[in-house]
Amino acid sequence: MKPEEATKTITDVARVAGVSSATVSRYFNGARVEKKDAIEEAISRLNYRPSFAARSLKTGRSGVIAVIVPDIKNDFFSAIVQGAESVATEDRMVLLVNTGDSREREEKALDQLLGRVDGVILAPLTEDEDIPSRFRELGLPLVFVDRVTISGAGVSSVIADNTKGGMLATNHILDHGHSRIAMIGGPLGTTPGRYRAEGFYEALRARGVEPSEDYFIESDFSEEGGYSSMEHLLRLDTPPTAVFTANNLMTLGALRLLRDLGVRVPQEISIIGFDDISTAELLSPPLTTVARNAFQQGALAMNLMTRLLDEGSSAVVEHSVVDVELVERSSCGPPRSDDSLSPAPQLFDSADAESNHREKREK
Amino acid sequence: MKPEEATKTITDVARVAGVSSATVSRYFNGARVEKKDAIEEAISRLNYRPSFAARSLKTGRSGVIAVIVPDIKNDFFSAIVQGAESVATEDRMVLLVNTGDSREREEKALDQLLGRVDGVILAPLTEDEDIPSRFRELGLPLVFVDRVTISGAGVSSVIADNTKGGMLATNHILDHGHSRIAMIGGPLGTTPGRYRAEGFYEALRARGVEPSEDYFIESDFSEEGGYSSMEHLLRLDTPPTAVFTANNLMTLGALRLLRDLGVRVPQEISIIGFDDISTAELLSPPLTTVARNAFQQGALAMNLMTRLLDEGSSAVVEHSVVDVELVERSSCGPPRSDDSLSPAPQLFDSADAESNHREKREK
DNA sequence: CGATTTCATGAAATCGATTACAGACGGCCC
DNA sequence: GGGCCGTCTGTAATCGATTTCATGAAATCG
Repeated sequence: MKPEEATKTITDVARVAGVSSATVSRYFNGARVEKKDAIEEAISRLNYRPSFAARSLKTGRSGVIAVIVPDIKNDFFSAIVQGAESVATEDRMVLLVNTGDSREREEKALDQLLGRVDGVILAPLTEDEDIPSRFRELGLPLVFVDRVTISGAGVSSVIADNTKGGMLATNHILDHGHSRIAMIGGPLGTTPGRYRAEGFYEALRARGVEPSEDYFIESDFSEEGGYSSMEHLLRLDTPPTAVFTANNLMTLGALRLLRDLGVRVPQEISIIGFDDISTAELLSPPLTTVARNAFQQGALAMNLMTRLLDEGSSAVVEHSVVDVELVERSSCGPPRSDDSLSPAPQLFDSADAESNHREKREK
Repeated sequence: MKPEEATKTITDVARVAGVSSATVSRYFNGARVEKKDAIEEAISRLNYRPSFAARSLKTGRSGVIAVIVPDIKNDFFSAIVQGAESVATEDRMVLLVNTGDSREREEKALDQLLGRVDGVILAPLTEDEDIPSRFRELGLPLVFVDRVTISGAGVSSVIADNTKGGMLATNHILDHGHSRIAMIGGPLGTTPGRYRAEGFYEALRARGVEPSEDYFIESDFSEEGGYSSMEHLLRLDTPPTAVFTANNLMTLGALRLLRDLGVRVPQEISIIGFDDISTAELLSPPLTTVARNAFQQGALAMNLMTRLLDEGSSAVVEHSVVDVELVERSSCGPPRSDDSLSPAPQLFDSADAESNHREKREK
């Protein structure tokens, strides 16, 4: 009752079909074969599955492309992944690795992956030259998403039009009549951090608004960062009347602080974010953001990878840029008309607000 | 200038270190070795990396565990993944596959994975016996998350306490004084769909509330399903005053409809969801839900897998259940006091609401 | 001190596929 | 009919690691 105990090999198939193993192999690789029917019959009768390991040992290819992202819970990255999957060719599978924003785990993943995948699409945590050079040494195709290395050259990448996005956001606020505009930015050492800030300053200058040093905070793209940065801004002697938060997580953090403090948006402060959030329209208030097509960004990355793989990895180095657009909902309004622009002191001093606030942080 | 052109093999290392390849292999597998230093030196000098394919061909193990989920954008599934990753042992890596809610892609993924991974943690789309039996044939460890097969036996699984969750939600609404309570449920053919509905009915009966047939809709766990089901409920002659939506996506869909129609929550209708949403507290209104610890659920699944792998796959068949709890925010209130319980006709008849509505659907 | 056990080692077989090579066969052309 | 070409085939080498087995050296024991 246990005739198919052991796993079947290509040789078993060959024997049953009355051909040599070479012929079966050729059948699998699409060559025309005389006893096609007999082979197919044997395969299904034995329930044979080719050994991935053996094939990959011999050919040197694995048919797997890794997509490495820092945080799969972030809508942006999951959209990237879906985009990449959507255009992956039939014969290649997508392996998704989540590094949980940890440099160490990114390192480990890279280490384990090198040698078992044919290419890597990476949304890197840092932008040092280390990673690209390792890939070059191994001749392994690499495509960066969302970030490029300092030198920029050498590695293909797909990024968003960050500068334009920063300008779009800033102009939108300016259009509402604000002049005291702050930005909670990402690390300036990163591509999106740098260029979004650049767009911000550029838009300000173009309208003749003098940027204040107090009104730019270099944060870290995290929800906690957005929370504390917003708190910092509100504590200023002259707090801003509008804030541009440079990614979705920081936007959420900022909104959370405002909610904890009971500051109404957009009546008391206007908020515009970068990168959409799936629940943006259901938030209170529905959030105005600069959105990009992250799905498309992932798809472009995979297309680039496919070409790298099919045309030889020495092929192209190419940088794609996906467009950004303003999606206007209702978190931006005119600046407060009354001139009590600093927050009511009780916002910070009342035991109620404080405890509410603390409670949130400790969660 | 190209001394390390070709990839190095274990034999190269052996030669440089002055030992045999067998010894180097033993070194890698933790055996005590005389010339340890020389080997390590050779490895780093040659920049050697073991061939994954060769090793896996010989040992029959790959050191990879696949986690297959239907929709990585769903907070619930990404939490599962993170939980699983958090307890994965050092020497095993987690491969994440997203099937995009497509039965076909699930099939394909399974097909490609069988033979190249050591075990699969699966959040299945359907609950037929087909999948478990295929795994059994191959002797490949399988752990189900969130769903169990009809027969239930035979496959280890980690599910939530769905019945309790359904009761918790229903009781919470009852406590607010509602009696016209509806449920937008998931497919009754699935574990979570079935048991959450069971909890709903049980709680109703326990309080002596007669369940109305009109007040249960079997939907599909999707946002669109939640949207149209809520619409259906509002069109009833006597619409419910409170609705329990059986998963996060349907909750979002329902909220979206209410927002499109301008129905205020909880003043005009109370909503309670199942499964948390990362932005739940920022929604308008902050959403009351029955939450479970999805992270822990993923962790339990991986622990089960680890044991299956380490103690022989013929080991245990075990079913874990994670607890659920009510997290109360503010989407539930008392039923409308005025007795105009059917929706104001203009909600449906005014061109404004209609067009608003249509616009959303077509997006 | 001789006998026995322990231990690290190298040679060689092995995992299951792919593929270079050469042979067999049939068809086609002149 | 002979030569040539194209197609399909089987044999055997090969990919890079692991692992069995035998061996010699060292350690242990009575």
